[in-house]
Amino acid sequence: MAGHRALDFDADELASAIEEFTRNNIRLPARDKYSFTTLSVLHTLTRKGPMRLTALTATEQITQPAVTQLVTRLEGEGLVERHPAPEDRRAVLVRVTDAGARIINGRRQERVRRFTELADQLTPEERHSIAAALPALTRMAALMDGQV
Amino acid sequence: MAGHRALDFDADELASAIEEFTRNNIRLPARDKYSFTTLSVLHTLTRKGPMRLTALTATEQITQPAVTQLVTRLEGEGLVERHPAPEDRRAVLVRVTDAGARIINGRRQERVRRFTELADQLTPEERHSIAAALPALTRMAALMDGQV
DNA sequence: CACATGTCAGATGCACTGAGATTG
DNA sequence: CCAATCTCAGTGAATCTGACATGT
Repeated sequence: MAGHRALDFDADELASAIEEFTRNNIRLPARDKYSFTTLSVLHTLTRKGPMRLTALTATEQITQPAVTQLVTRLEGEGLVERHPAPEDRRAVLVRVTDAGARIINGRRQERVRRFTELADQLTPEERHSIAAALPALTRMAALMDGQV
Repeated sequence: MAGHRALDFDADELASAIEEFTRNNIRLPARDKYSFTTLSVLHTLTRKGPMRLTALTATEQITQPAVTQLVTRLEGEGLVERHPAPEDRRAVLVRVTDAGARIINGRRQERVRRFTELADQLTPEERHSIAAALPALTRMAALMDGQV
């Protein structure tokens, strides 16, 4: 069924490549002492700013009590802070601290370094083709966000 | 530092796109009853054929006792089989069963379906640019395997 | 005897379910 | 009184560390 339109890419092939990246990317957290969920929460807070526990529950796919427990732990390690929500006294705003942001930025730099190393092993033509596809890939990733 | 060579792609940008794919991909296992590790083991066995527990330990980034326990569980569910290794009587070869392979193939089809849906929302030019970059991306993913 | 392979036993970190407290 | 937000308490599945049995 794949490739039935002339200029289209093979969805199967792209899925496989992404799968391979995912499987290799996922091994990075294992080196640190931080769990996947921990890193995902810090990442989300870094990108989107202070959030309520309820909002985190939605994005992280874990239950509310689990978020409470995780945030408490992260607060103890100085990676996030709890602040009262100005508009609703029931709610709490969770904010990433400088120490927490440093972890995310450090990992980001590590990933970029790895990708740069890989890029050096490609031919100029290969690098050029990836550069040309990057806007489309970025948009595709963004579209994926709403799909789930 | 990024983009200091004229025709190169921005490693930062690619890393971000991949990161987004990863974060969205990772939510799929959560729907099934299978954990990420379970699926990764089945995937590895499907791709590479029968393996020793030691080999699985290396690829899956968990300890040997954990592999023993996981394989025992999967064997109980009929997803893998243990066979004595012909050359070394200390060792065991783990093989994926038809039922186990069906799980992996089903998830693969699901991913392809999702990617096809996303592709339909792109312009023909975007799809073409991705098609042109696919060989390079596939090779890059393969290079990544040996990097860790 | 040293090494490799796999298993067993106890301890721990993480998430879940269900109940409760506080505010809107 | 009902709903939303967060916390608390107890339970369970998954992994880890360390010890052990077996075969090379």
